[in-house]
Amino acid sequence: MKEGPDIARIAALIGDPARANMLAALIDGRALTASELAAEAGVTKQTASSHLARLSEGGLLAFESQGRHRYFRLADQDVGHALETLMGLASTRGLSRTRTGPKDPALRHARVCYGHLAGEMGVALLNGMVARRWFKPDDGLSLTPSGRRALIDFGVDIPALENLRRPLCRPCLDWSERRHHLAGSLGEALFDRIAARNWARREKGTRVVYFTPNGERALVKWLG
Amino acid sequence: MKEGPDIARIAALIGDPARANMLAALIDGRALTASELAAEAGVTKQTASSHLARLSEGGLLAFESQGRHRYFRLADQDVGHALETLMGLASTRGLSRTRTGPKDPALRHARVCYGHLAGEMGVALLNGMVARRWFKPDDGLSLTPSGRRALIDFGVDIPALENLRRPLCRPCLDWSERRHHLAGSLGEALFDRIAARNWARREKGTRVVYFTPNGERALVKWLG
DNA sequence: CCCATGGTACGATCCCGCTCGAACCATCAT
DNA sequence: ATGATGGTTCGAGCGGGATCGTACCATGGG
Repeated sequence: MKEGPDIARIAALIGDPARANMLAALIDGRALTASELAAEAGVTKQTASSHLARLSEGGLLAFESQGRHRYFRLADQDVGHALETLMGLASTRGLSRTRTGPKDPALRHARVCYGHLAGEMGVALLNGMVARRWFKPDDGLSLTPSGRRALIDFGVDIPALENLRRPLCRPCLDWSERRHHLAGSLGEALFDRIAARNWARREKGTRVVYFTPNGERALVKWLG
Repeated sequence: MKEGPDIARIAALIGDPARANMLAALIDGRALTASELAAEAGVTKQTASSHLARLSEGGLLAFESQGRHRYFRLADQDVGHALETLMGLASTRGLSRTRTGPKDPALRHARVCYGHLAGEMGVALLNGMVARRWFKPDDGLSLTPSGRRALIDFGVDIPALENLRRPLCRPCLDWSERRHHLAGSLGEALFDRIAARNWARREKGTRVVYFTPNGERALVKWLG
C-alpha cells in the first residue's frame, strides 16, 4: 500500500541517540574505530557493534578492516549532507543540545555542503552579497541585475548556469550558524571561482575548507 | 558529553512509518486534514492525532483550524527540503520499499496526485514544457511569458488561476519517477484540459489515469 | 604457545512508544 | 433540540528494539 523511498527506515536509523552520536562524530569525514565510536556514543562495545552493523547494512556507513581494527566512516558525502540538513532543522526548532556546532572548529569556520561553501565563511559570503544588493531575499533568493554583473565580473559564467535545469540560487540552512548560505548551481560555481583564485582549498577526504590568510582578506575586501 | 543539535530527536520523529507517511503526503506543500492524513498513514484517527501532535510539537508541522477541520502542513520549506534529502538518500541506498513504486504498472505510468498528473506521463509533461522554456526552475518553478501564452492557447484560463490564493505552479516530487511533475492550480487546470480533449480519462475509484493512444500521440506532438 | 586486545554473536531483560477501543468535546446540519 | 462528523484524550495491551553479560573469534605481541 505504501509507496516511495523508505524515508522512515533511514530516519529511524539516524533517530536512535546512540547511532546519531556516532554519525555526528563522523560528520567531518574522518574514519573512527568501533571502540572510539562506542565511547563517543556512551555505550558498550557490544551495543556499538550492533549499531554499526545496522548503519552499514543501511548504507549509511562504510568500513574497512585494518589488522584487528575496523575503521568506520560515512558511506559518502551525501550522508554527511543529509546529516547537516537534519542538524539545521534541529537547531532552528530549538532542539539543540548544550553546545551547537561541530567539535572541530575548522568545520565550523568553513566547509563544503554539496559543492558550495558553508560555515561562518559561507554565511558571511551570502550576507555580504545581500548587503550589496546582489541578492534579494524574497521568499527564497533571487539574483539582482547588479549582482549578475558583479558575479560575471568575478568570473562566473552565469548565462551557462541559467541554461541548466537546476535552480540557479537557493538558500540553504547552515546548521552551525543557524543562518542561510548560498546554494544552487551559482553557489557551486562561486566556490569554484574562489578555489580557482587560491583563496581557499578543500582538505582532501574531508569537507573542511581552509582559507588562506590572503584569500580571507581578499574576500573581505571584495565584499566590503 | 553530548553536543550539537539534537538530530536524533528530529530523525526519530521522521523515523516512525506512520509519521513518515504523513510527512511524505504533505511534501508538496499542501495542507491536509487530520483524517486524510490518518488514511494516508493507514492508522486510526486516534493514533494519527497523537502523531500529529508530536510532529507539531517538534516543529515539523504547522496547523490551522477551520471550522471542525484541522489542516496540517509542513512548517516551512526547510522541512520539505530535509525530507527530500532523506528521500534522495533512501533511494540511492536501495532502501526503497520492496517494490519501488506502485504494484500496478498503470499507476506508475499515469495517475492523479491531488488533481494533477503524476507518473511517467506527468514527469514527461513537465520535462517537455521546461525544454520548451515554458517554465523556469528557479527555486521552485515559474511560468515564463511564452509558457503563459502557450497554455492560454491550450485553453487554460490562467488569469483566473492567478486570482486564486493558491500557488499557481509548484514542483511536486514524483515518488515513482524520482523527478518532479507539475502541481499547483495550474497543474490541475492543465490536466483538466487534457481530460476535456479526451486525451486521457480517470479510472473511476482509483488514481489511475488512462491515456488514449491518440491522446498520447497528441501530447507528444504538442511538446515535440 | 599463551595472553591481551579489538570486535562480534547470542540470549535475556526491560522499557519505550506505537496502537487501538472507548469515551469525550467541538462544530455543523436539520 | 438530535444526530452526524471531525478530532482529541485516556487507558491498557503489546511488540520491537536498545542494552548489557557472557561467550566466542580474530589479530598481534611476547
